[in-house]
Amino acid sequence: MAWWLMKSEPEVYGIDHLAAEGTTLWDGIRNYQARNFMRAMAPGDQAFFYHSNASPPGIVGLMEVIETGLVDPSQFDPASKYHDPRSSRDNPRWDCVRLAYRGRFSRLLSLEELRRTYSVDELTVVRQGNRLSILPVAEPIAERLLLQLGPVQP
DNA sequence: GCCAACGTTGGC
DNA sequence: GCCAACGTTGGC
Repeated sequence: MAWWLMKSEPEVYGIDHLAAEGTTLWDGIRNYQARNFMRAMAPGDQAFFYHSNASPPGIVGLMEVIETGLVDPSQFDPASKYHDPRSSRDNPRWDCVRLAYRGRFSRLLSLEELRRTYSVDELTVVRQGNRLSILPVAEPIAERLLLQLGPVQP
């Protein structure tokens, strides 16, 4: 089982949305490196939900990967901001995964605190200017994060 | 609003 | 293939 960190803006899609929906399609990823990380996911993997462009930004909850290798439907939708005219049904460029809500942590673990606790090598989200919205988290780091955060509340 | 990081595009 | 211009993300 692998661990990940996935960013979303709470104004656009935050932990409250996921808590209400139960599961969600993590679509709209238009960065090849992030896409490739999704391709490396397997059902059962766990992902930290990170609120980006928030005040303060940081980890707020936990998710589980429940389905992988799905074609991202938004690439075919001309009305979507994620529409990609270079994609066709025969040759889709982007895919996505389905995630399930695991719960919120009792506190927010802010980027500022992450920076005080982890080096850039341990957790790349702390690197200045990091724009990748999906990042792998090494197992020992995931365990330390869980110790800092405590149990999730459903 | 500014800026750093960095991916993408297009001219050559 | 190189590189400048441009666009996007996201922290502050």
